[in-house]
Amino acid sequence: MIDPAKEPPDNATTLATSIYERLKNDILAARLEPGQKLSLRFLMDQYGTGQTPLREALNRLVIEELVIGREQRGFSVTPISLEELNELTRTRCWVEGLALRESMQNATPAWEEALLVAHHRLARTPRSLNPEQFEDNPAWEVLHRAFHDRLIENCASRPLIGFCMQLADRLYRYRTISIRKVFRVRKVSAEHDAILQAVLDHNQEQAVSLLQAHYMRTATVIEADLRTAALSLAG
Amino acid sequence: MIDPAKEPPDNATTLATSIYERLKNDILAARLEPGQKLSLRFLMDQYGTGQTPLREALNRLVIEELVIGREQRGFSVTPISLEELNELTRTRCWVEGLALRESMQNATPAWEEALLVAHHRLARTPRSLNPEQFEDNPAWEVLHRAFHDRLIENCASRPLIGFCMQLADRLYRYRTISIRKVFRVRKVSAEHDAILQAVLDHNQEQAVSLLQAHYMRTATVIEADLRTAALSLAG
DNA sequence: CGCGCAAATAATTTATAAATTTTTTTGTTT
DNA sequence: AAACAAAAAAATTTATAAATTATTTGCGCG
Repeated sequence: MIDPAKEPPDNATTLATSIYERLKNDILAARLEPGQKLSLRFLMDQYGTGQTPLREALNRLVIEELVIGREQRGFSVTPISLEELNELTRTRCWVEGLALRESMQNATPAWEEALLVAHHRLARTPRSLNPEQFEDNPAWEVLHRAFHDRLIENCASRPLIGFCMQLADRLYRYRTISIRKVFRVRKVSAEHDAILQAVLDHNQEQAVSLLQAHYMRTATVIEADLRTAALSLAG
Repeated sequence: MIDPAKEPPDNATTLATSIYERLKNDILAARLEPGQKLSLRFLMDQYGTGQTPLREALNRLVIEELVIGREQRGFSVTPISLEELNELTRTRCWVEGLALRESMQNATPAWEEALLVAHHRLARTPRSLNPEQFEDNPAWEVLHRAFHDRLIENCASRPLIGFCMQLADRLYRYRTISIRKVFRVRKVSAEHDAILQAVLDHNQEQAVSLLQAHYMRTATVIEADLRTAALSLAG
Protein backbone atom coordinates (compact mmCIF):
# COMPACT_ATOMS: atom_id res chain seq x y z
CA MET A 1 0.00 0.00 0.00
CA ILE A 2 2.36 2.67 -1.21
CA ASP A 3 -0.26 4.95 -2.65
CA PRO A 4 -2.40 6.34 0.14
CA ALA A 5 -5.13 7.63 -2.18
CA LYS A 6 -7.91 5.23 -3.10
CA GLU A 7 -8.48 6.69 -6.55
CA PRO A 8 -5.77 5.78 -8.99
CA PRO A 9 -4.03 8.90 -10.27
CA ASP A 10 -5.55 10.18 -13.50
CA ASN A 11 -2.33 10.14 -15.44
CA ALA A 12 -3.85 8.35 -18.41
CA THR A 13 -4.20 10.73 -21.30
CA THR A 14 -6.08 10.80 -24.52
CA LEU A 15 -4.60 11.77 -27.83
CA ALA A 16 -7.02 14.68 -27.92
CA THR A 17 -5.54 16.14 -24.76
CA SER A 18 -1.93 15.76 -25.79
CA ILE A 19 -2.63 17.31 -29.19
CA TYR A 20 -4.48 20.09 -27.44
CA GLU A 21 -1.43 20.87 -25.34
CA ARG A 22 0.96 20.71 -28.26
CA LEU A 23 -1.27 22.93 -30.38
CA LYS A 24 -1.64 25.43 -27.57
CA ASN A 25 2.10 25.58 -27.02
CA ASP A 26 2.73 26.04 -30.71
CA ILE A 27 0.20 28.86 -30.91
CA LEU A 28 1.55 30.63 -27.81
CA ALA A 29 5.11 30.31 -29.08
CA ALA A 30 3.89 31.63 -32.43
CA ARG A 31 5.26 28.59 -34.24
CA LEU A 32 1.74 28.58 -35.61
CA GLU A 33 1.43 32.18 -36.68
CA PRO A 34 -1.45 34.51 -35.93
CA GLY A 35 -4.04 34.35 -38.66
CA GLN A 36 -2.61 31.15 -40.13
CA LYS A 37 -5.11 28.77 -41.64
CA LEU A 38 -5.26 25.46 -39.78
CA SER A 39 -6.35 23.01 -42.41
CA LEU A 40 -7.08 19.57 -41.11
CA ARG A 41 -4.86 17.95 -43.70
CA PHE A 42 -1.91 20.09 -42.69
CA LEU A 43 -2.40 19.43 -39.00
CA MET A 44 -2.79 15.70 -39.55
CA ASP A 45 0.59 15.63 -41.29
CA GLN A 46 2.21 17.98 -38.79
CA TYR A 47 1.10 16.16 -35.66
CA GLY A 48 0.67 12.68 -37.06
CA THR A 49 -2.86 11.90 -35.90
CA GLY A 50 -6.36 11.41 -37.17
CA GLN A 51 -8.84 14.19 -37.38
CA THR A 52 -11.07 13.34 -34.45
CA PRO A 53 -8.54 14.17 -31.71
CA LEU A 54 -7.48 17.23 -33.71
CA ARG A 55 -11.03 18.40 -34.06
CA GLU A 56 -11.59 18.00 -30.32
CA ALA A 57 -8.46 19.94 -29.51
CA LEU A 58 -9.44 22.72 -31.91
CA ASN A 59 -12.88 22.96 -30.38
CA ARG A 60 -11.36 23.49 -26.96
CA LEU A 61 -9.05 26.17 -28.30
CA VAL A 62 -11.98 27.94 -29.92
CA ILE A 63 -13.57 28.40 -26.50
CA GLU A 64 -10.25 29.75 -25.22
CA GLU A 65 -10.23 32.16 -28.16
CA LEU A 66 -6.80 31.08 -29.32
CA VAL A 67 -8.36 29.61 -32.45
CA ILE A 68 -11.20 30.94 -34.57
CA GLY A 69 -13.63 28.45 -35.98
CA ARG A 70 -15.71 29.65 -38.89
CA GLU A 71 -18.62 27.31 -39.29
CA GLN A 72 -18.07 24.87 -42.14
CA ARG A 73 -15.07 26.90 -43.23
CA GLY A 74 -12.45 25.48 -40.97
CA PHE A 75 -10.15 26.84 -38.31
CA SER A 76 -7.40 29.42 -38.09
CA VAL A 77 -5.13 30.86 -35.43
CA THR A 78 -6.71 33.94 -33.85
CA PRO A 79 -5.02 37.02 -35.36
CA ILE A 80 -3.29 39.57 -33.20
CA SER A 81 -4.06 43.27 -33.15
CA LEU A 82 -3.04 46.36 -31.24
CA GLU A 83 -6.62 46.66 -30.13
CA GLU A 84 -6.59 43.21 -28.55
CA LEU A 85 -3.20 43.82 -26.99
CA ASN A 86 -4.51 46.89 -25.22
CA GLU A 87 -7.78 45.28 -24.26
CA LEU A 88 -6.02 42.27 -22.76
CA THR A 89 -3.48 44.41 -20.93
CA ARG A 90 -6.13 46.70 -19.49
CA THR A 91 -8.18 43.74 -18.35
CA ARG A 92 -5.18 42.00 -16.85
CA CYS A 93 -4.30 45.10 -14.83
CA TRP A 94 -7.80 45.25 -13.40
CA VAL A 95 -8.21 41.60 -12.67
CA GLU A 96 -4.76 40.76 -11.41
CA GLY A 97 -4.87 43.92 -9.33
CA LEU A 98 -7.96 42.50 -7.72
CA ALA A 99 -6.46 39.05 -7.35
CA LEU A 100 -3.20 40.31 -5.87
CA ARG A 101 -5.06 42.45 -3.36
CA GLU A 102 -7.10 39.43 -2.26
CA SER A 103 -4.02 37.24 -2.14
CA MET A 104 -2.34 39.74 0.17
CA GLN A 105 -5.45 39.97 2.31
CA ASN A 106 -5.21 36.21 2.85
CA ALA A 107 -1.45 36.29 3.27
CA THR A 108 0.14 33.44 5.20
CA PRO A 109 3.80 32.75 5.93
CA ALA A 110 3.66 29.71 3.66
CA TRP A 111 2.42 31.77 0.73
CA GLU A 112 4.98 34.52 1.25
CA GLU A 113 7.75 31.96 1.46
CA ALA A 114 6.63 30.25 -1.73
CA LEU A 115 6.66 33.63 -3.44
CA LEU A 116 10.12 34.35 -2.11
CA VAL A 117 11.42 31.07 -3.47
CA ALA A 118 9.81 31.64 -6.84
CA HIS A 119 11.47 35.04 -7.01
CA HIS A 120 14.82 33.61 -6.00
CA ARG A 121 14.71 31.01 -8.74
CA LEU A 122 13.73 33.59 -11.31
CA ALA A 123 16.40 36.05 -10.19
CA ARG A 124 19.26 33.59 -10.58
CA THR A 125 18.23 32.51 -14.08
CA PRO A 126 19.52 34.54 -17.03
CA ARG A 127 16.93 36.23 -19.21
CA SER A 128 18.88 35.45 -22.37
CA LEU A 129 21.01 32.41 -23.10
CA ASN A 130 23.49 34.66 -24.87
CA PRO A 131 24.62 37.85 -23.08
CA GLU A 132 25.60 39.58 -26.33
CA GLN A 133 22.45 39.02 -28.29
CA PHE A 134 19.01 37.98 -27.19
CA GLU A 135 18.40 34.24 -27.23
CA ASP A 136 15.22 33.10 -25.57
CA ASN A 137 15.78 31.11 -22.39
CA PRO A 138 12.84 28.72 -21.95
CA ALA A 139 13.74 28.09 -18.30
CA TRP A 140 13.43 31.81 -17.57
CA GLU A 141 10.03 31.94 -19.25
CA VAL A 142 8.75 29.11 -17.09
CA LEU A 143 10.06 30.65 -13.88
CA HIS A 144 8.75 34.07 -14.84
CA ARG A 145 5.30 32.70 -15.37
CA ALA A 146 5.53 30.78 -12.09
CA PHE A 147 6.42 33.94 -10.16
CA HIS A 148 3.42 35.79 -11.53
CA ASP A 149 1.17 32.81 -10.89
CA ARG A 150 2.25 32.73 -7.26
CA LEU A 151 1.36 36.39 -6.79
CA ILE A 152 -2.32 35.76 -7.40
CA GLU A 153 -2.74 32.13 -6.38
CA ASN A 154 -3.69 33.01 -2.83
CA CYS A 155 -6.84 34.92 -3.82
CA ALA A 156 -9.17 32.03 -2.94
CA SER A 157 -11.02 31.96 -6.23
CA ARG A 158 -10.26 29.24 -8.72
CA PRO A 159 -12.41 30.86 -11.41
CA LEU A 160 -10.51 34.12 -11.03
CA ILE A 161 -7.17 32.33 -11.17
CA GLY A 162 -8.30 30.51 -14.28
CA PHE A 163 -9.27 33.76 -15.95
CA CYS A 164 -5.92 35.33 -15.07
CA MET A 165 -4.15 32.33 -16.58
CA GLN A 166 -6.12 32.70 -19.76
CA LEU A 167 -5.25 36.37 -20.04
CA ALA A 168 -1.60 35.53 -19.40
CA ASP A 169 -1.69 32.91 -22.15
CA ARG A 170 -3.29 35.21 -24.67
CA LEU A 171 -0.77 37.96 -23.88
CA TYR A 172 2.19 35.60 -23.98
CA ARG A 173 1.78 35.35 -27.74
CA TYR A 174 2.42 39.06 -28.12
CA ARG A 175 5.55 38.77 -25.99
CA THR A 176 7.08 36.01 -28.09
CA ILE A 177 6.30 37.77 -31.35
CA SER A 178 7.74 41.06 -30.19
CA ILE A 179 10.72 39.81 -28.19
CA ARG A 180 12.21 37.69 -30.88
CA LYS A 181 12.65 40.79 -33.02
CA VAL A 182 14.48 43.12 -30.69
CA PHE A 183 16.66 42.48 -27.67
CA ARG A 184 15.27 44.83 -25.09
CA VAL A 185 17.53 45.99 -22.31
CA ARG A 186 14.68 46.70 -19.98
CA LYS A 187 15.43 45.84 -16.37
CA VAL A 188 12.46 43.60 -15.64
CA SER A 189 14.25 41.97 -12.74
CA ALA A 190 14.27 45.27 -10.84
CA GLU A 191 10.52 45.44 -11.31
CA HIS A 192 10.10 41.95 -9.93
CA ASP A 193 12.27 42.84 -6.94
CA ALA A 194 10.11 45.85 -6.16
CA ILE A 195 6.89 43.86 -6.41
CA LEU A 196 8.20 41.15 -4.09
CA GLN A 197 9.30 43.78 -1.60
CA ALA A 198 5.91 45.48 -1.57
CA VAL A 199 4.16 42.16 -1.01
CA LEU A 200 6.44 41.21 1.87
CA ASP A 201 5.87 44.70 3.33
CA HIS A 202 2.12 44.10 3.14
CA ASN A 203 1.81 47.29 1.17
CA GLN A 204 -1.19 46.46 -1.00
CA GLU A 205 -1.55 49.70 -2.90
CA GLN A 206 2.14 49.74 -3.75
CA ALA A 207 2.21 46.11 -4.85
CA VAL A 208 -0.85 46.46 -7.05
CA SER A 209 0.31 49.61 -8.76
CA LEU A 210 3.78 48.17 -9.34
CA LEU A 211 2.29 45.08 -10.90
CA GLN A 212 0.01 47.14 -13.12
CA ALA A 213 2.88 49.37 -14.18
CA HIS A 214 4.87 46.23 -14.99
CA TYR A 215 2.16 45.05 -17.37
CA MET A 216 1.61 48.48 -18.89
CA ARG A 217 5.30 48.86 -19.60
CA THR A 218 5.42 45.47 -21.31
CA ALA A 219 2.47 46.44 -23.48
CA THR A 220 4.15 49.72 -24.43
CA VAL A 221 7.31 47.94 -25.56
CA ILE A 222 5.35 45.38 -27.54
CA GLU A 223 3.19 48.05 -29.12
CA ALA A 224 6.26 49.97 -30.27
CA ASP A 225 7.71 46.79 -31.77
CA LEU A 226 4.51 45.92 -33.56
CA ARG A 227 4.17 49.43 -34.97
CA THR A 228 7.71 49.47 -36.38
CA ALA A 229 7.18 45.95 -37.75
CA ALA A 230 4.00 47.11 -39.46
CA LEU A 231 5.83 50.11 -40.89
CA SER A 232 8.74 48.06 -42.20
CA LEU A 233 6.27 45.77 -43.92
CA ALA A 234 4.31 48.64 -45.40
CA GLY A 235 7.35 50.74 -46.44
CA MET B 1 -28.23 44.84 -53.49
CA ILE B 2 -30.16 44.55 -50.28
CA ASP B 3 -27.28 43.43 -48.11
CA PRO B 4 -24.69 46.22 -47.85
CA ALA B 5 -22.01 43.98 -46.35
CA LYS B 6 -19.67 42.24 -48.78
CA GLU B 7 -19.02 39.20 -46.60
CA PRO B 8 -21.97 36.85 -46.52
CA PRO B 9 -23.32 36.53 -42.99
CA ASP B 10 -21.98 33.51 -41.15
CA ASN B 11 -25.35 32.03 -40.42
CA ALA B 12 -24.35 28.56 -41.55
CA THR B 13 -24.16 26.25 -38.57
CA THR B 14 -22.66 22.89 -37.89
CA LEU B 15 -24.33 20.12 -35.96
CA ALA B 16 -21.58 20.40 -33.38
CA THR B 17 -22.57 23.98 -32.59
CA SER B 18 -26.27 23.32 -32.36
CA ILE B 19 -25.69 20.31 -30.12
CA TYR B 20 -23.35 22.42 -28.04
CA GLU B 21 -26.07 24.98 -27.49
CA ARG B 22 -28.71 22.39 -26.68
CA LEU B 23 -26.42 20.60 -24.25
CA LYS B 24 -25.48 23.85 -22.57
CA ASN B 25 -29.11 24.86 -22.18
CA ASP B 26 -30.01 21.48 -20.78
CA ILE B 27 -27.18 21.64 -18.26
CA LEU B 28 -28.00 25.19 -17.17
CA ALA B 29 -31.67 24.32 -16.83
CA ALA B 30 -30.61 21.23 -14.85
CA ARG B 31 -32.50 18.94 -17.20
CA LEU B 32 -29.15 17.20 -17.25
CA GLU B 33 -28.50 16.97 -13.55
CA PRO B 34 -25.29 17.89 -11.77
CA GLY B 35 -22.99 14.90 -11.52
CA GLN B 36 -24.94 12.92 -14.10
CA LYS B 37 -22.89 10.64 -16.29
CA LEU B 38 -23.01 11.63 -19.95
CA SER B 39 -22.47 8.40 -21.78
CA LEU B 40 -22.05 8.78 -25.49
CA ARG B 41 -24.65 6.14 -26.22
CA PHE B 42 -27.22 7.94 -24.08
CA LEU B 43 -26.52 11.32 -25.69
CA MET B 44 -26.67 9.86 -29.19
CA ASP B 45 -30.16 8.57 -28.46
CA GLN B 46 -31.23 11.72 -26.64
CA TYR B 47 -30.09 14.19 -29.27
CA GLY B 48 -30.26 11.96 -32.31
CA THR B 49 -26.80 12.50 -33.74
CA GLY B 50 -23.51 10.78 -34.29
CA GLN B 51 -20.72 10.93 -31.81
CA THR B 52 -18.39 13.32 -33.63
CA PRO B 53 -20.51 16.46 -33.14
CA LEU B 54 -21.33 15.34 -29.61
CA ARG B 55 -17.69 14.87 -28.77
CA GLU B 56 -16.83 18.32 -30.10
CA ALA B 57 -19.63 19.92 -28.10
CA LEU B 58 -18.53 18.12 -24.94
CA ASN B 59 -14.95 19.24 -25.40
CA ARG B 60 -16.08 22.86 -25.57
CA LEU B 61 -18.15 22.44 -22.44
CA VAL B 62 -15.18 20.94 -20.62
CA ILE B 63 -13.23 24.16 -21.14
CA GLU B 64 -16.23 26.10 -19.82
CA GLU B 65 -16.22 23.81 -16.79
CA LEU B 66 -19.84 22.85 -17.22
CA VAL B 67 -18.77 19.30 -18.04
CA ILE B 68 -16.01 17.24 -16.53
CA GLY B 69 -14.03 15.00 -18.82
CA ARG B 70 -12.12 12.20 -17.13
CA GLU B 71 -9.54 10.94 -19.54
CA GLN B 72 -10.68 7.75 -21.24
CA ARG B 73 -13.48 7.48 -18.75
CA GLY B 74 -16.02 9.68 -20.41
CA PHE B 75 -17.89 12.82 -19.48
CA SER B 76 -20.25 13.94 -16.76
CA VAL B 77 -22.08 17.10 -15.77
CA THR B 78 -19.98 19.15 -13.34
CA PRO B 79 -21.40 18.59 -9.85
CA ILE B 80 -22.61 21.47 -7.71
CA SER B 81 -21.39 22.28 -4.23
CA LEU B 82 -21.85 24.96 -1.62
CA GLU B 83 -18.18 25.68 -1.93
CA GLU B 84 -18.46 26.41 -5.63
CA LEU B 85 -21.60 28.47 -5.10
CA ASN B 86 -19.77 30.74 -2.69
CA GLU B 87 -16.64 30.90 -4.79
CA LEU B 88 -18.61 31.86 -7.88
CA THR B 89 -20.68 34.43 -6.02
CA ARG B 90 -17.65 36.03 -4.42
CA THR B 91 -15.88 36.20 -7.77
CA ARG B 92 -18.92 37.61 -9.50
CA CYS B 93 -19.22 40.37 -6.93
CA TRP B 94 -15.60 41.37 -7.46
CA VAL B 95 -15.56 41.19 -11.21
CA GLU B 96 -18.97 42.61 -11.99
CA GLY B 97 -18.27 45.35 -9.47
CA LEU B 98 -15.23 46.20 -11.52
CA ALA B 99 -17.10 45.94 -14.80
CA LEU B 100 -20.03 48.04 -13.63
CA ARG B 101 -17.69 50.75 -12.35
CA GLU B 102 -15.94 50.86 -15.72
CA SER B 103 -19.24 50.85 -17.57
CA MET B 104 -20.37 53.85 -15.57
CA GLN B 105 -17.07 55.61 -16.18
CA ASN B 106 -17.71 55.28 -19.90
CA ALA B 107 -21.39 56.17 -19.57
CA THR B 108 -23.11 57.55 -22.65
CA PRO B 109 -26.75 58.54 -23.13
CA ALA B 110 -27.19 55.62 -25.52
CA TRP B 111 -26.00 53.12 -22.93
CA GLU B 112 -28.14 54.56 -20.15
CA GLU B 113 -31.17 54.53 -22.42
CA ALA B 114 -30.57 50.92 -23.40
CA LEU B 115 -30.36 50.04 -19.73
CA LEU B 116 -33.56 51.92 -19.01
CA VAL B 117 -35.36 50.00 -21.74
CA ALA B 118 -34.02 46.68 -20.50
CA HIS B 119 -35.27 47.51 -17.03
CA HIS B 120 -38.65 48.55 -18.33
CA ARG B 121 -39.13 45.29 -20.19
CA LEU B 122 -38.09 43.30 -17.16
CA ALA B 123 -40.32 45.28 -14.79
CA ARG B 124 -43.47 44.67 -16.81
CA THR B 125 -42.94 40.92 -17.09
CA PRO B 126 -44.22 38.69 -14.28
CA ARG B 127 -41.68 36.67 -12.37
CA SER B 128 -43.98 33.67 -12.16
CA LEU B 129 -46.52 32.53 -14.71
CA ASN B 130 -48.87 31.65 -11.88
CA PRO B 131 -49.41 34.25 -9.14
CA GLU B 132 -50.48 31.64 -6.56
CA GLN B 133 -47.61 29.23 -6.96
CA PHE B 134 -44.24 29.62 -8.56
CA GLU B 135 -44.13 28.65 -12.20
CA ASP B 136 -40.97 29.60 -14.00
CA ASN B 137 -41.46 32.28 -16.65
CA PRO B 138 -38.82 31.79 -19.35
CA ALA B 139 -39.45 35.27 -20.74
CA TRP B 140 -38.60 36.81 -17.36
CA GLU B 141 -35.39 34.81 -17.16
CA VAL B 142 -34.26 36.07 -20.54
CA LEU B 143 -35.07 39.71 -19.71
CA HIS B 144 -33.44 39.40 -16.31
CA ARG B 145 -30.26 38.15 -17.84
CA ALA B 146 -30.40 40.91 -20.46
CA PHE B 147 -30.71 43.60 -17.80
CA HIS B 148 -27.65 42.33 -15.96
CA ASP B 149 -25.74 41.99 -19.22
CA ARG B 150 -26.49 45.61 -20.07
CA LEU B 151 -25.09 46.80 -16.74
CA ILE B 152 -21.60 45.62 -17.56
CA GLU B 153 -21.53 45.71 -21.36
CA ASN B 154 -20.15 49.24 -21.46
CA CYS B 155 -16.90 48.33 -19.67
CA ALA B 156 -14.88 48.25 -22.90
CA SER B 157 -13.37 44.82 -22.35
CA ARG B 158 -14.68 41.88 -24.29
CA PRO B 159 -12.61 39.40 -22.28
CA LEU B 160 -14.06 40.76 -19.04
CA ILE B 161 -17.59 40.61 -20.41
CA GLY B 162 -16.99 37.05 -21.52
CA PHE B 163 -15.80 36.07 -18.07
CA CYS B 164 -18.83 37.68 -16.45
CA MET B 165 -21.09 35.74 -18.81
CA GLN B 166 -19.40 32.53 -17.88
CA LEU B 167 -19.83 33.20 -14.18
CA ALA B 168 -23.48 34.07 -14.80
CA ASP B 169 -23.98 30.80 -16.66
CA ARG B 170 -22.36 28.72 -13.98
CA LEU B 171 -24.42 30.41 -11.28
CA TYR B 172 -27.64 30.13 -13.24
CA ARG B 173 -27.62 26.39 -12.62
CA TYR B 174 -27.83 26.96 -8.88
CA ARG B 175 -30.77 29.31 -9.38
CA THR B 176 -32.79 26.83 -11.39
CA ILE B 177 -32.12 24.02 -8.98
CA SER B 178 -33.04 26.04 -5.94
CA ILE B 179 -35.92 28.05 -7.33
CA ARG B 180 -37.92 25.14 -8.57
CA LYS B 181 -38.22 23.88 -5.00
CA VAL B 182 -39.51 26.93 -3.18
CA PHE B 183 -41.45 29.95 -4.32
CA ARG B 184 -39.52 32.81 -2.84
CA VAL B 185 -41.36 36.04 -2.19
CA ARG B 186 -38.22 38.09 -2.33
CA LYS B 187 -38.72 41.47 -3.94
CA VAL B 188 -36.01 41.31 -6.57
CA SER B 189 -37.71 43.93 -8.68
CA ALA B 190 -37.15 46.55 -5.95
CA GLU B 191 -33.47 45.67 -6.03
CA HIS B 192 -33.34 46.14 -9.79
CA ASP B 193 -35.10 49.50 -9.44
CA ALA B 194 -32.52 50.67 -6.94
CA ILE B 195 -29.61 49.58 -9.11
CA LEU B 196 -31.00 51.35 -12.16
CA GLN B 197 -31.55 54.51 -10.12
CA ALA B 198 -27.98 54.51 -8.81
CA VAL B 199 -26.61 54.06 -12.33
CA LEU B 200 -28.70 56.91 -13.72
CA ASP B 201 -27.59 59.06 -10.78
CA HIS B 202 -23.98 58.28 -11.67
CA ASN B 203 -23.47 57.08 -8.13
CA GLN B 204 -20.79 54.44 -8.69
CA GLU B 205 -20.23 53.30 -5.13
CA GLN B 206 -23.95 52.94 -4.53
CA ALA B 207 -24.57 51.04 -7.76
CA VAL B 208 -21.71 48.62 -7.18
CA SER B 209 -22.63 47.85 -3.61
CA LEU B 210 -26.30 47.37 -4.51
CA LEU B 211 -25.34 44.95 -7.28
CA GLN B 212 -23.06 43.04 -4.97
CA ALA B 213 -25.71 42.88 -2.26
CA HIS B 214 -28.15 41.60 -4.91
CA TYR B 215 -25.84 38.69 -5.73
CA MET B 216 -25.00 37.95 -2.12
CA ARG B 217 -28.67 37.81 -1.22
CA THR B 218 -29.38 35.39 -4.06
CA ALA B 219 -26.56 33.16 -2.89
CA THR B 220 -27.88 33.18 0.67
CA VAL B 221 -31.33 32.09 -0.46
CA ILE B 222 -29.91 29.33 -2.64
CA GLU B 223 -27.59 28.15 0.09
CA ALA B 224 -30.49 27.85 2.54
CA ASP B 225 -32.45 25.85 -0.02
CA LEU B 226 -29.57 23.53 -0.76
CA ARG B 227 -28.92 22.94 2.93
CA THR B 228 -32.54 21.99 3.65
CA ALA B 229 -32.57 19.82 0.54
CA ALA B 230 -29.43 18.06 1.72
CA LEU B 231 -30.97 17.56 5.17
CA SER B 232 -34.20 16.15 3.77
CA LEU B 233 -32.19 13.70 1.72
CA ALA B 234 -30.00 12.71 4.65
CA GLY B 235 -32.83 12.50 7.25
C1' DC C 1 -8.46 41.97 -75.48
C1' DG C 2 -10.01 42.25 -70.85
C1' DC C 3 -13.89 41.83 -67.65
C1' DG C 4 -17.67 39.49 -65.45
C1' DC C 5 -20.65 35.78 -64.85
C1' DA C 6 -21.72 30.72 -64.72
C1' DA C 7 -20.76 26.03 -64.54
C1' DA C 8 -17.71 22.37 -63.39
C1' DT C 9 -13.86 20.70 -60.73
C1' DA C 10 -11.11 20.38 -56.78
C1' DA C 11 -10.34 20.80 -52.00
C1' DT C 12 -11.91 20.90 -47.36
C1' DT C 13 -14.91 20.33 -43.74
C1' DT C 14 -18.48 17.72 -41.48
C1' DA C 15 -20.81 13.49 -40.19
C1' DT C 16 -21.47 8.42 -39.95
C1' DA C 17 -19.90 3.90 -39.38
C1' DA C 18 -16.48 0.54 -38.06
C1' DA C 19 -12.31 -0.97 -35.44
C1' DT C 20 -9.28 -0.65 -31.50
C1' DT C 21 -8.12 0.18 -26.94
C1' DT C 22 -9.27 0.90 -22.21
C1' DT C 23 -12.17 0.55 -18.24
C1' DT C 24 -15.63 -1.63 -15.64
C1' DT C 25 -18.24 -5.39 -14.30
C1' DT C 26 -18.96 -10.21 -13.33
C1' DG C 27 -17.84 -14.69 -11.94
C1' DT C 28 -14.67 -17.97 -10.25
C1' DT C 29 -11.04 -19.62 -7.26
C1' DT C 30 -8.00 -19.58 -3.39
C1' DA D 1 -13.68 -12.12 1.97
C1' DA D 2 -9.78 -10.99 -1.31
C1' DA D 3 -7.58 -11.67 -5.68
C1' DC D 4 -7.44 -12.90 -10.15
C1' DA D 5 -9.32 -13.90 -14.85
C1' DA D 6 -12.74 -13.43 -18.30
C1' DA D 7 -16.47 -11.03 -20.41
C1' DA D 8 -19.05 -6.99 -21.27
C1' DA D 9 -19.48 -2.21 -21.80
C1' DA D 10 -17.79 2.12 -23.03
C1' DA D 11 -14.64 5.42 -24.75
C1' DT D 12 -11.17 6.67 -28.09
C1' DT D 13 -9.46 6.61 -32.58
C1' DT D 14 -9.16 5.51 -37.50
C1' DA D 15 -11.36 5.04 -41.85
C1' DT D 16 -15.06 6.03 -45.08
C1' DA D 17 -18.75 8.65 -47.05
C1' DA D 18 -21.56 12.89 -47.67
C1' DA D 19 -22.10 17.78 -47.86
C1' DT D 20 -20.32 22.27 -48.27
C1' DT D 21 -17.21 25.80 -49.83
C1' DA D 22 -13.43 27.60 -52.70
C1' DT D 23 -11.16 27.68 -57.08
C1' DT D 24 -10.61 27.24 -61.74
C1' DT D 25 -12.03 27.15 -66.37
C1' DG D 26 -14.72 28.52 -70.23
C1' DC D 27 -17.83 31.44 -72.51
C1' DG D 28 -20.34 35.60 -73.79
C1' DC D 29 -20.18 40.51 -73.96
C1' DG D 30 -18.66 45.17 -73.93
